[in-house]
Amino acid sequence: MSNIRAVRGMNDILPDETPHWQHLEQTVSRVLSSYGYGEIRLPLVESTRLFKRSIGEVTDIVEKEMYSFDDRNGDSLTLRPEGTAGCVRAAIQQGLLGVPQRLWYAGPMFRYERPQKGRQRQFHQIGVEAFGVPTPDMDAEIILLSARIWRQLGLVDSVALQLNSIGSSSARQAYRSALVEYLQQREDALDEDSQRRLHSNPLRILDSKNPQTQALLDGAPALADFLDEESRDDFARLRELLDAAGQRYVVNARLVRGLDYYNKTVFEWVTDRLGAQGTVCAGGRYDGLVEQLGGKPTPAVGFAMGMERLVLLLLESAQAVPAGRGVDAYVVAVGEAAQREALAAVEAVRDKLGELVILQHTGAGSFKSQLKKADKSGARVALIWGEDEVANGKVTIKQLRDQAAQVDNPGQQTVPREHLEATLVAAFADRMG
RNA sequence: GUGGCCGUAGCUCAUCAGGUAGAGCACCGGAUUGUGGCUCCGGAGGUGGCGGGUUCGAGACCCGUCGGCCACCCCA
Repeated sequence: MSNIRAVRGMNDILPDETPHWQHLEQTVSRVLSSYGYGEIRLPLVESTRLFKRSIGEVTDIVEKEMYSFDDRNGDSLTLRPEGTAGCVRAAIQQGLLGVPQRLWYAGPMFRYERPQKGRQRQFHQIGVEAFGVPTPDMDAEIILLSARIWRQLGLVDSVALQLNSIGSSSARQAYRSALVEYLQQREDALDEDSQRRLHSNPLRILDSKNPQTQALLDGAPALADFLDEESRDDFARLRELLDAAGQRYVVNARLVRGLDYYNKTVFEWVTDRLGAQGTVCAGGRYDGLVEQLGGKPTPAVGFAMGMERLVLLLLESAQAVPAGRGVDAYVVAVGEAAQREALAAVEAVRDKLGELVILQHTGAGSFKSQLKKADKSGARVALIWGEDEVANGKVTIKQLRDQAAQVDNPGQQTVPREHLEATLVAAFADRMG
């Protein structure tokens, strides 16, 4: 087709699916405000420099996945590939960091990757960031907060928490050397990708999917043995807090994160129900980032969840989302005079009974075809204006759903127009707040 | 960037040793002059992703290209 299509990896979210999105967004935002987090709305576009500095120059995201372009001033701008950098930038710029600060944001992110299940080029995240608290009770807070979200969504049985500590950056550097040394001696046993990572990002070899590589890692030095004392203590404390709160988790010693700014605690919520992209939510501590971006040293923890993946998981887990209200009434009006009457009358009804969902028939259509549409719409009643009604100043209310009513009587009543509101109030007594 | 599978009506799919396409659903109309759901009848809708090649003839075979899905990589 030569028609214009959506850009690859940038998907439309259709009315069929938006109820799931809304349910997800509403649930998350409700939980977040109950923990005192405030929403912040951030630009989709930031200076390219911001992402290079925060995410790390040699990460895949920065090297090959960013949508970057020069604006008319010649400044290099980038569609945000993740949210933390922009949030930190805003927090610094707007002077939000004098006191502990709890923030969240939602919106699209952009990464130039090959689309697959649970991964597109424009995807949506909800990010949560807590600034100014160095102690692991804050790590515990955001983990427990995320767990609460899964519970409210009915997803507890679909996800599992993985936890690790990657320590301070100096501890990590020491470990990196040890790991590289160990692996270099066995380089020919490594898969091709891992050989490459040996030079670019050796820690990522730890979560390689290659079984041979994983076997090789069994004998490798362990990250845990290289942790600095503070990281070790904080991690122990975090586990204590989670245990006390009854939060289950598994320590995954090979869990590392792709972005450079993380330190100490890292965690992921994973599922086995989404194919290859099993991470549904991930985050960790990033104590150095604020300072690195020009702010006063400020510890921070945060995470982001992938909305597309969570929506998939809701569908996969057959988690019912609250049904929409549906159509209450469908207005059938035949002829110009009737249409004029109906339009005005229904506007008056909306003034009084604003919560009713009323579908007005528009366009042409015989009596019969209009009723057919009324039925298809799922409306409970049809409001009918025909010649007779117009002539007598009346309107017919016809029941379309109530089977019992239709057995004993025609299932419809014709009332004076000024009784329409009262009749509707009675008919929808069960649905009116 | 790499690999596998796929690309026929709005949707889900079929057909075929290669002889210029069909079903179900949806849509429109009729069977009832003002009454839907069920049923019946009829209708509209496809340059078979696009381009090239083989052939008397291709949606079916070959090549290319674009697109989709899944996986690798990477990540939420």
